[in-house]
Amino acid sequence: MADKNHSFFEDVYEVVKLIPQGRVTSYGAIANYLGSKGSARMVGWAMNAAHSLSDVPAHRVVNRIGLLSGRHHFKTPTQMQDLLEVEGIRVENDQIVDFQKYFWDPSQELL
DNA sequence: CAGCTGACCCGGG
DNA sequence: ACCCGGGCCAGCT
Repeated sequence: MADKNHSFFEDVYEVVKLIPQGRVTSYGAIANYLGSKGSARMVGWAMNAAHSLSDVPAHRVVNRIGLLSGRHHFKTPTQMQDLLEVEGIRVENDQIVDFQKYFWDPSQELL
């Protein structure tokens, strides 16, 4: 990770790729894991750039309260919700049901 | 070239 | 308990 060949964006992608199916995490959790706690916004920006990469499941990244804040950036506004529901995660009114239950913290579970 | 914005988060009043 | 302001940093106007 200290490798300069890997940019902050690349590191974000690596973490997002490791999110298990049927689990979700938050922008802040990723930023915190990478050591840039205050750079949660950049994680969002990274997702925007990652949108072209099929390897990066951006739909598994939501904000700290489990709200689908980035749904408008997908091809269709319902794409993000659909993908999550396919993985067994219920979404009501752009809010993940039982968010804590599905939350996956990289610094906690990824060691 | 300078300033604003944003798929955010935390702490203070 | 709610509301507000500051910080973060790349990209765009």
